[in-house]
Amino acid sequence: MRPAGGEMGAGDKENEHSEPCKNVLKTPLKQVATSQLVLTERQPECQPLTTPPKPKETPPADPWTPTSNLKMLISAASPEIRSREQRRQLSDSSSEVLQTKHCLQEHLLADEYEKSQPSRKEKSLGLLCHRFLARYPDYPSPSQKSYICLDEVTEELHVERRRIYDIVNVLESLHMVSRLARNRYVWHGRHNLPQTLQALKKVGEENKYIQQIQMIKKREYEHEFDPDSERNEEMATSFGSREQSEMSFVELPGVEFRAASVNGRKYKSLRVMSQKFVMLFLVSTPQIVSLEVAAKILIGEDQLEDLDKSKFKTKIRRLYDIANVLSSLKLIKKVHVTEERGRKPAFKWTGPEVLPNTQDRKLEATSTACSPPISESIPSKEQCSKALFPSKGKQNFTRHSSLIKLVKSIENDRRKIQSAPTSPVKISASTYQSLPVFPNTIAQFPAITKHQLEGQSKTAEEMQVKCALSLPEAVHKPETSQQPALSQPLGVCPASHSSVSPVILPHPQSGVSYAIYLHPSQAHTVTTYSPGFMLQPLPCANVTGIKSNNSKVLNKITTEEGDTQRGSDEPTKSLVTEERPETKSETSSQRCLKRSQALPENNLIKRRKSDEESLDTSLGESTKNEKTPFNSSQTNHEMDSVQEERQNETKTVDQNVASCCDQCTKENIPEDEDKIKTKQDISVAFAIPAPETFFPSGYLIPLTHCTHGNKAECSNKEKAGVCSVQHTAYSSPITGVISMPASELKTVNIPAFHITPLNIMLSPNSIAAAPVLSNSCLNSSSTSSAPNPSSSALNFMLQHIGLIPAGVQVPANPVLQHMPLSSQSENISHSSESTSMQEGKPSAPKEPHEPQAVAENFFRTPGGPNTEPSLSANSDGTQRTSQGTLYTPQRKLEVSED
DNA sequence: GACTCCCGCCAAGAA
DNA sequence: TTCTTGGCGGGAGTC
Repeated sequence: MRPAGGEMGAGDKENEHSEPCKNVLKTPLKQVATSQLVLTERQPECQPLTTPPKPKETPPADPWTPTSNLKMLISAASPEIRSREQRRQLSDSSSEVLQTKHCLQEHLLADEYEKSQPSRKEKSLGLLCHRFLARYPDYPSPSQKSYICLDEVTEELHVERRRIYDIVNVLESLHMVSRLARNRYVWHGRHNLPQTLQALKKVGEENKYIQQIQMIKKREYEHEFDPDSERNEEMATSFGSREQSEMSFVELPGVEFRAASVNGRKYKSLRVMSQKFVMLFLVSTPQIVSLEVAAKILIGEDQLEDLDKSKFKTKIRRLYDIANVLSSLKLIKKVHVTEERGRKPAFKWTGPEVLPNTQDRKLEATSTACSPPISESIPSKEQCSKALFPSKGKQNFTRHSSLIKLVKSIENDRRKIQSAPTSPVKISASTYQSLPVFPNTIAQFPAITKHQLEGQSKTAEEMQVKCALSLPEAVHKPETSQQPALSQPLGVCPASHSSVSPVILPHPQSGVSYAIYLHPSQAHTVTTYSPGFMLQPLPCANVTGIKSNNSKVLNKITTEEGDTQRGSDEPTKSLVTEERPETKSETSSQRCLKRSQALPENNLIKRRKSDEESLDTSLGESTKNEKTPFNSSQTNHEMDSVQEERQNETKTVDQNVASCCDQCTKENIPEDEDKIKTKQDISVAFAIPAPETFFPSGYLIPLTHCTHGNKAECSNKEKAGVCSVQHTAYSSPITGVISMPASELKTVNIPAFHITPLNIMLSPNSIAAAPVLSNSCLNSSSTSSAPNPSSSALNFMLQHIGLIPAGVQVPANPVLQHMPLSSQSENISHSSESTSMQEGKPSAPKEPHEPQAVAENFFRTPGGPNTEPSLSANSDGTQRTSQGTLYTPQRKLEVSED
């Protein structure tokens, strides 16, 4: 029931719809909380004065000047004052005395007004939103619809209509309200929020926002070395524009979107911007997004050519508007990210954790149970997805459909391969080669596949489990790892690489910590950069990083950075477990990496091709020894076992581990017995000379980002996965990516991944994994000469997707195999300016082909295969290219909450 | 001086 | 044609 203040205004045009308005609910508690404000707002009820629906009703006889505006406000604030003003105007006799008097009066009033008028802050959109929200319950009873009459609201809140639109638009983007008609909205509260967030996350992943973010970061990073790379940044920004420019408002099934201008200005609509903004948080890890990056991405989606400062400023303004509302909803929190270039405003996601896929079911259940009519019907995940793009979003789905076909074809290939006696290694290698290059695109496949699989799933929970895992992997050998995945932090590190020191870093948002294995010689570097860094010696060596569930220590570090972790939820997990008894041979790692989500921010890994030599040396025999079970067969197994996994949710962790082991052991290596051995072998095989590996600052290489929910599984996979170093000092502002010089990260042992589409991934996050995978894959496959059916399939896919031009084949180049993913990509593609610039090496401008170019740039190593200069790590952590370009660890990231 | 973001003009679009 | 929406950017307040 509406509060007294909620009575419909007499003059409200919408009163015609008075009936619904009567049902408007208010949250008593909230009202109390905001009692003052609310009360203040409700005064107008008794006042003759009501906020005119239209500005024109205001009586500005005078030109709109600050003074006149003030007068108006004053008069609006008090009928008496207004009367006085009127009288004064009427008695326009305007004698000097009178005028002086009036002036004094005005000044006095102005002073009073200013004093009474709290401050600009109190008029902020955020506060207004608070007041607005106070009117309605977070979770309105389904039986009682709450309607919102804009006229009424504007009247009661005593604000301009325009402001209400801003609020409503953002709320609409979250499906907290929906438009019924002119001036009329329905209040849904937060019932739909989980679904919406999930949907947004999904869409965000599909739109590769994380890639865009990373790309922008990368460009920024490059700028530090070469200001001329501005162009590249623009290009990077435009990357997503093509694909996403068409992105429309994301709808939820059952929630009809009736925005008046939905078909017109929707692309620039605040609600669409709001959704995109939210998506950035949902796909980022940590979930911190700077305004700058968000603006760039949003601009990029509009028009690249318009990327002028005014446009940028405008976007920033809008983002502030949105951020204020989101802040009021407690979905985000303003923070500041401090990096070398200064302190940047950013926002941190403080809303509910969104577990991709998994929540679908939960949400469905929830909505079914208590949901308002709107949320009631949440069909299957697929339906939901489709519903997301009812109109313009169709494109995405269209593309997906094609991808699905591709995936199927690929699966067929795998099956064939599986049945065939071909060496898995070979297959995987080729497959991986392609992956690194076009991780983004590929990432879509898994999602699709996943979709299909999900559709097959019978139980919702199973679905959830799977979704949570994000990458369904066949668990053939469950028992191998006894430890719960969660409790087991890391993948197995090859003993051979024991020399490598793992650095554990907290993963703020996910609550999962990352461990980076550094070469002892480099460990000091890390510590030097960030004292907060925690180095933990782990038996595993070459593994680039291991992701572990957070530890308090890690959390602490993160917290210090200002980036609070949610990880607290998983306190039990031991960081140090790092080393899993079970070896996670490459297989494990690969699996971890596979998870698209697992590697959220690895996308920008840069590597030098010059490392080949080192690789050859290091890999040498190891490569041969390495029997990465990367076959398609495994992939198939995974696919096939998806259901099984779902059923065995509780056993997921173990299974995952087992599966990893299984893969590894397919090589005839007994898991238990050979765990260590496997590790060693693998590590050796994949080991890449630290100096050669280069990671651009700002990018983390999480072992496995077991995104949302899959931590358990991830942990298993993490063993082999690359870790991102989340170094407080070096994280990038936006997503918290940590920038580190490759030298610090010495990567390496990244076991081969399964290229199963599923593994590849569902989220942009997966992209990060790609590079890592590629390495391992390459390594494993490098020695093999067997034909690679998967390779052809991938090429086909890539071509189909448009990542590579028709006729172009991603070669199973032995060299590439030894190369880091990024390097491979370069090999396939042309080196980009950025790359050359980074290295300080002048290179012929390479035309950035879209999207290939983007992809290339994205994963480009500091130097292309051809141009890569050799890097040498300095004691200080900086690296120097052969050309003399100095790479320094960058972006000290400090996140401070305001 | 940079950051925030309020404010309201005015055009697009709906009724 | 009227009225609702909301894009947009000036510029004031705040830091």
